[in-house]
Amino acid sequence: MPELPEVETTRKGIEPYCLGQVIRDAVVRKRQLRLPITRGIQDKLKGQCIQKVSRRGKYLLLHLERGALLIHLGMSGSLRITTPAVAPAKHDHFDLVLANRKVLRYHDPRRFGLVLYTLGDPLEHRLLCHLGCEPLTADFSADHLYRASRSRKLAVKNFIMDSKVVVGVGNIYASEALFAAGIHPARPAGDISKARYATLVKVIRKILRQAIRCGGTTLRDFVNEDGKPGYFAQRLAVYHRQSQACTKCGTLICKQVIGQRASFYCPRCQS
DNA sequence: ATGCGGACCTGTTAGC
DNA sequence: TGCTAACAGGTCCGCA
Repeated sequence: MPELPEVETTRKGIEPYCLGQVIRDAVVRKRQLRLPITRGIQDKLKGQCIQKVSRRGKYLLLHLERGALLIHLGMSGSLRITTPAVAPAKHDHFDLVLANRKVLRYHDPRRFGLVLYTLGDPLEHRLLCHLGCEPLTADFSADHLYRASRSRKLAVKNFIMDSKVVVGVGNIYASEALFAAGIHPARPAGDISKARYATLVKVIRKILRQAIRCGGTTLRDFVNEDGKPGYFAQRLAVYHRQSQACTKCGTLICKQVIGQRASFYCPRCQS
C-alpha cells in the first residue's frame, strides 16, 4: 500500500507524537524483515531523543542525537501511534516506546519493509545515497529525465519507477501519470522528447500532490486507534481498469505486463 | 553500463 | 465449498 503519498501522510501523522520525545524502550518481536533488525538495537535507541522526522523517497527517517532510525514500509507495512496497554496484533514486529507513553508500532505482514539503526548521516547510508531526485522538489525536471534517459531502451514506465532516476513513483502512479501525459508505458525511455518529459514531470507532481491530499483525508486516523491502511479515495483513471472505458475517449483500457509489473493504459490516448 | 530475472514474505482472490 | 495458483501498491542483488 505505501506509495510516496502514504509515506508522506504517515510522516506527517506520526511527527507530532514523536518529535522531541525520548525513546524509553524498543521492542523487537520479529527480527527478520527485508534486512534483519540488528541485535542490540534497544540499547542503541534507549534514551535518545527524536529530533526530526523526515522522508527520503519512501524511507522514513527518525533523526536521533546519535544516528537515525530508517523505516521502510515495503509493500504492506504501516505505522501507527498506540499505547502500551494495547496488545500487539499479528505482524506487529517492532515498537518504539516514547516518554509521552505513546508507542510507535510497526506492522508489516509481508515483511518487505525495514527498520534499521544507522550511525552518522542517514542520507549517506548505502540504501539512500544513490537515490535519485525527489519528485516534489525543483531538481525533478524535464531536463533531468531527458538527460538521464538518452540511449536508454527500457520502457518509460520502468524508467520513471527507477529510484536512481526519481524516487517515490510506484506502480499505480506510474500508470496514472503516463496516461495523464498521453505516453505509452512501453515506449523506450530514450525515444521520448524533452517536451513530453516536461508534461510527464508536471503530471507526476500534480498526481502525487493530489494523492497526498487524498491520503491525508482517507488516512486521517491512520496513526490513531483505527490504523486501517485505507486505500486512496482518488479515482484512478487507468489502474485496475482493464476492459473498462477510457475516461477521455471511451476506448477499452488495456492491461499489459511490463517489466514484470501490471501496467494499464489507453491504446488510443497513449502513444 | 544496462536491463532483466529472481529473491525476500504473507494474505487475498480468481479459477478450476 | 475447497483446493491451488496467481497476484499484490517495493527494492535490492547478481548475472548476462
